[in-house]
Amino acid sequence: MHDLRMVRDQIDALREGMRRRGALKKLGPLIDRAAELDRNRRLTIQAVEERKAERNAASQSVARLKRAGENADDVQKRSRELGEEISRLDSELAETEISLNGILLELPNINLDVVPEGGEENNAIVRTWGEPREARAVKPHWEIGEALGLIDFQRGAKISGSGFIVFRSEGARLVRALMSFMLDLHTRQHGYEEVWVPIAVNRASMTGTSQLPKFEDDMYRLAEEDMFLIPTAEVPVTNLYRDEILNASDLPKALTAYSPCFRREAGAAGKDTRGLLRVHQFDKVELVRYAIPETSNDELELLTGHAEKVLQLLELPYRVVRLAAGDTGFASAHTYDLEVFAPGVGAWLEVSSCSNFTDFQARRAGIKYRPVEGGKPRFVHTLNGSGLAFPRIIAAIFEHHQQPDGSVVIPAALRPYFGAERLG
RNA sequence: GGAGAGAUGGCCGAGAGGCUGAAGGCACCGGUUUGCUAAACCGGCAUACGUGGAAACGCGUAUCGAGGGUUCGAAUCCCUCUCUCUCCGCCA
Repeated sequence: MHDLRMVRDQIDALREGMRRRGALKKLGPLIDRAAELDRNRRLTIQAVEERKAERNAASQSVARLKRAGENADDVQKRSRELGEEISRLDSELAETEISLNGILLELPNINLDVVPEGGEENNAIVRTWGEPREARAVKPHWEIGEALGLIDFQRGAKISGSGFIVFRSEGARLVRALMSFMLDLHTRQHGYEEVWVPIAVNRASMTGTSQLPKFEDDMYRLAEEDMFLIPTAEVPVTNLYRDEILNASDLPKALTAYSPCFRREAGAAGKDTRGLLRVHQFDKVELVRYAIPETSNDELELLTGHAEKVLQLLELPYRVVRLAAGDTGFASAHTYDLEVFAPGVGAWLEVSSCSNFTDFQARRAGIKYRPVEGGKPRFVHTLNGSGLAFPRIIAAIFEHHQQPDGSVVIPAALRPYFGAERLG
């Protein structure tokens, strides 16, 4: 969410930000409407507060008069009239603020200057690591998974539905190995605190990290409780400090969490439906950092490096892509996607999206810090990225580390966790 | 699920319609004193919005779990909800 002052004092910058995302046509009128609502809001506030001040003074004189044993009927009458005006103006104000807030919640973050404007076609490859293996004679991961008895797609669909899968035997063990491997790496080598969090969260949390109000249809909702299954551990982990003020000495704060993630993928029907590329439930180890504004750019590089380290240790070739403005997520100011090459499907698969949200989520979620002892609190900057998402990593391992005989070599770094050198 | 108790500033805790943005204590910050440390003493110490100001800061409004109500006036009375604790039941 943007500071209301953006609408007031920097409306051109706001408009420019939307233009760079290619969203000005759609959001420009909303911005104008917000500016108008802001003017109304301030006029109404002035009117209502004037009357409240007068009423407060009147109540004081009632108290004085009564103590002196004098008649206060006139003052009480005036005060009652003021009260009626106040409740009228208050509800007018509430309406204005609801509309205004509704618009603010719909405006995406403004991208940093390094981010190319425009859509996906302007995404820029920043660097690549490793050699993509030739696709010839490499089976896609779903064939390997089924041939080796590691993934059971049919029964996943039977017990839940399409897009739900079952890992079994060494496949299930591989999931568990990845979990421990990634968490150990980030806690022991990269300095993250491990957290274990709820995977069903309330509306306020979903709003804090910007999944709501815009993306309600993409999530599984528990109707009775009005709760949501998380699409990423970003939600509970970032909301850990919602409505709190941190000390400067707490920053940067680095948290990592394993969690299952749930996505309805509404509107993605027919896209990447085979295998592990797009499933409704998957596992992920998430990295979240809270930083002071001055260092958040560096923090993004650091966090991206931590996610990259996982791919390097898994010996999987990947590239780092700086997303163009129109392709960055709603809340993000700057995003690097990590894409791993999967020769079986012949595609670069997004396995992590590392983003600097600047103060956008922090303002929504009310996460502040005190720069100096006794100083005024400021909003923190929040960052996160997957480190990493399991299914596509598994797909990449199956395909990239596949041997001519159809077996799969487990990367050395994972062997202590997996307990064997190969699958099949 | 049933019965009861509770929610006040960073923390503890008073307050029971007006004199309370909120006593007192702790913590924290600044100062005085002091071989050092500690102690003692003095002072400071919430957030948001609006408004004036270059700024320091001033003024106004709101905030005692959340929302509604009663009243000229609510931390205080009433209603609803949320959360915490205790006991009972059920249960991995």
